[in-house]
Amino acid sequence: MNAVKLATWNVNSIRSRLGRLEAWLRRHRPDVLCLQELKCTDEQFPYEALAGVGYQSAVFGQKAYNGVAILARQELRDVRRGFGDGSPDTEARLISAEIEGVRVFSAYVPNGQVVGSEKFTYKLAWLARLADLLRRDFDPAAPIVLAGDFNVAVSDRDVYDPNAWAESVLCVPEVRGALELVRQWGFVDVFARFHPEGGVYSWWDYRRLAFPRNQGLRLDHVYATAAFTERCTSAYVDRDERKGEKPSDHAPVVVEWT
DNA sequence: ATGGCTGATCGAATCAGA
Repeated sequence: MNAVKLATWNVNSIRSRLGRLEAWLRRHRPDVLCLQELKCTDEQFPYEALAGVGYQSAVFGQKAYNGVAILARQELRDVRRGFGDGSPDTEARLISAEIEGVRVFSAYVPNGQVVGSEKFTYKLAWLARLADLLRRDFDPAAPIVLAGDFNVAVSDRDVYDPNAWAESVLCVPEVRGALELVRQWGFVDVFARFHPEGGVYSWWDYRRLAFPRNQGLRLDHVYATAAFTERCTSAYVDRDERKGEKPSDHAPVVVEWT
């Protein structure tokens, strides 16, 4: 796979966002787009509309909440929905496919709601389960990309007001540590490498005029194994997609490599 | 008073997001 443009975008309902999604694909023409928070079942997914823009779709949906997909201009092979580790996938948050020899994951990590809650425990367990999956089924020497909404701000540089968010489920040491164990399996945070100074965000609250004030967090990440990282030429957030009528609260994160 | 929006499920009010 040469000269690849890959993006990840939490669309916050693909049915509400379809017009924007089609227009974005026409403008940017990524080779691969990882989507999260589809909020639709497999049956409700707009396969035909996206095929009309030139993309095949691998989808793992569910009713009302969650849902992930991978869109690609090339063939999606060996699609795997969920963890495939013998335990049931009660929430549709992980899908992967092989595209031109690269294993690509789209992940939607649970938010966790409140530190110490049942959902918070589920978030930590979900990240541990992801690390287990990587160790069991994959080789860090292979070309692998893990992209998605991780619901973790890795560093204080990824938060507009670190003190205000320090105790939140997005920032507490337990979640940062749980994601760090996934990364340590063999990934590089590609975006962070291009923006070491921080202050670049991918999510802004719908409330409190957070976007015009640039009160955001970087929650959407692209991780790549070492073989890949050396080939990366750019990484950026498409802030324009957060503007205008009915945006998602997340903007697409785009990574390119040669 | 720690809110303020948006979407899904519904057919009003609640859950969830981050």
